Amino acid sequence: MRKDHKRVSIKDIAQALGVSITTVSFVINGKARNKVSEELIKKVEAYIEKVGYIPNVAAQSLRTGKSNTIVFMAEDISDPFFAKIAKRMESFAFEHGYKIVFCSTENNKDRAIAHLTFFKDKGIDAYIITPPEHFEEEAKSIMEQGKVTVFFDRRYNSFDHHYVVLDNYRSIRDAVRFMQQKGYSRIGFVGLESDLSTMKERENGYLDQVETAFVLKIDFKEITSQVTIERLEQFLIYDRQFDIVVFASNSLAIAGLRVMQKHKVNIPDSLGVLTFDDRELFELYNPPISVISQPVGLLAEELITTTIKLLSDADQQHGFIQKSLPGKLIARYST
Amino acid sequence: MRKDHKRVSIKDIAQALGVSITTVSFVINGKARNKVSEELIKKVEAYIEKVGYIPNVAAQSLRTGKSNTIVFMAEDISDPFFAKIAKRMESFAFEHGYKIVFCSTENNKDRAIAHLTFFKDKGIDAYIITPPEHFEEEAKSIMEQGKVTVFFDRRYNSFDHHYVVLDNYRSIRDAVRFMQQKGYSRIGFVGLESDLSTMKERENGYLDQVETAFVLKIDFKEITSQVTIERLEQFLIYDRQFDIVVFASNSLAIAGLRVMQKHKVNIPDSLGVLTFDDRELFELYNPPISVISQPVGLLAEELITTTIKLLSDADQQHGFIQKSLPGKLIARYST
DNA sequence: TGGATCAAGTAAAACGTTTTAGCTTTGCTT
DNA sequence: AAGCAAAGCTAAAACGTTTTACTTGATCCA
Repeated sequence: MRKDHKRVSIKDIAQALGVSITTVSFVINGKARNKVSEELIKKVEAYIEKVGYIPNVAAQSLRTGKSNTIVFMAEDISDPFFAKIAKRMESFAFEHGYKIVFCSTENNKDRAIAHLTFFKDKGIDAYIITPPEHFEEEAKSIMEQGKVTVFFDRRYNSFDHHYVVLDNYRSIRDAVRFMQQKGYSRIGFVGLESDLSTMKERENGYLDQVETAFVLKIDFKEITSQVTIERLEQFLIYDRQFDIVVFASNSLAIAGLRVMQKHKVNIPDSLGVLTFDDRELFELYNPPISVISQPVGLLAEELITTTIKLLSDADQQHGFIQKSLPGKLIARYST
Repeated sequence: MRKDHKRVSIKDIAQALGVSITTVSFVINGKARNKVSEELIKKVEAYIEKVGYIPNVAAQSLRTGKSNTIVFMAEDISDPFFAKIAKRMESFAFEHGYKIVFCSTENNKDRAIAHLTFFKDKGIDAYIITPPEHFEEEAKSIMEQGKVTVFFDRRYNSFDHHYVVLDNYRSIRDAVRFMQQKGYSRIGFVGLESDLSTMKERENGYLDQVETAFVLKIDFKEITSQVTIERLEQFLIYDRQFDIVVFASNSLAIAGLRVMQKHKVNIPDSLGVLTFDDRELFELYNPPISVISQPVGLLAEELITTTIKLLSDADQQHGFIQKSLPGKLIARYST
């Protein structure tokens, strides 16, 4: 393979074919209608195919002001759920000629702001954002900057925006109902003390379906602390008033399983377990844990198609794109 | 926030200060030595600071031919190990002004080639590659194209190249020795039938440390198949001739744990378990599984610093950068 | 007949950088 | 006094696109 394999430019093509640069550009961009004859179009296309012309993205970006770059700000890009989403998004996006840049907020408002100010004026076309807690005001002001912004996993009620989320309310309600039909009458719930829609919707779905509620709420920042362990022990072991417990997130479930393991709780005979988000751990746990699984592939696809549609529609007057996808109950041995 | 907040360009700065574009550019790029007076440098810098000038990367790329983009081709970017590496790499790279584009080979040669041909001539500065199986020839030819290329996790003996890997041989040898000192005399090994250096080194480390070897090798493509389950049952249950088994990868360990779970093997009393790569699952398993953990943060940092150093050294005559980092044994209850 | 419309094509500007090749002026050496 | 190097600065080309505004013929229609 030659090292001095010069890249061929539009200019080269125009020269070789004895036509103008404009003509070639029109053909490439499909704007040749009424500008270039059928015959010439064919000729140019054939030549492009032959030499394997690839446009210079830097020049395109410079001229158009579009970078074909999307930022995906997740809570933690190395978390299995977000990692899977990211992987799918990346390949969908690439098929459409877009690059994705990733970053993680760690659910920390300041980190999120730091990332966003860093990206500002760096030529990003669109943002896909999983907002951290206490981010409502910032979220609103991001939108006012006019960049395409799609929210993921969490949404706000106080203002309109594009989003792709799980239908948390329905998912958990259906799952709880299923458990009731299976014979569980007293159902406990462990949630997160949080202003995120995700958490509120999951809690409400549970509350609306259950006769009497048994709820424990953990502070997000304390999730790995000793206090939490003690509160979980109280709720799940000493004071237990239910036969099955539903965890509102996988990190809560993991904390809960740790406690149950320590106290040698028999799952599911003495206590059933159900949690949000499927992952390897739950499948292989002894016994395997039942979960409400999120449709990862679909979520990723919706995120990308939504974003790209918004980017290509110059007039975004179609209102807001808002998708709420159903979760899927995977019943295993823990229930 | 104004929407018509025009980005300020070098030209604007030059105009405002009554100097030439060249001067401003020199100051920005630190090439002002003997070209611009101290006094003027200060003035320009102050103005830049004041207006918050941010260079247009598209224009820079177009002019310099550098895109500040690195491709990271992993085996599976959503796998916990690679996801963690990717997350760290992304932030290190960003601090140095580089973007990273991710893709996954699924350990499939054709996918890897497809990705690489796609990226060809797309203005990528460097490649960080986890080569799939049977990729030796392609790996060699990538290097001949003159782009900076760093191999990760796997390396080749037949030709010289830059790489960052785990010191698999030493890591497993030390771990096995530790197990021997703990009293385990008969040690089994489950490896992958593979031409990847990673696997060969792990097997050799085991073989060189052990008196008598008990080895089972699984074909990569069959890892989730029924055949594998049966062979594992034979090796781990019916014909077992050892008191502890070492798995050469986490996917093997997971397959093995499945089998042991099915047959209700008591870990560690009737069989000890040790595996490569730490992950949540092993920590939370009942009982927690001992692992040889890879220094994720360090690996990611070395990858990025190596790549960037190679990119900034115009004359890459310093020979090949080759890093082999030690693993760390985390002994838990399974041993 | 003349005016308008339309198809087919092109020249050239613009996007924002970096960098080469110069141009003055000053100071130093011989 | 002539020559030369160095310091300090700039004009302009170049990177590869996209797109506006324009030219030239041909056709159409009243």
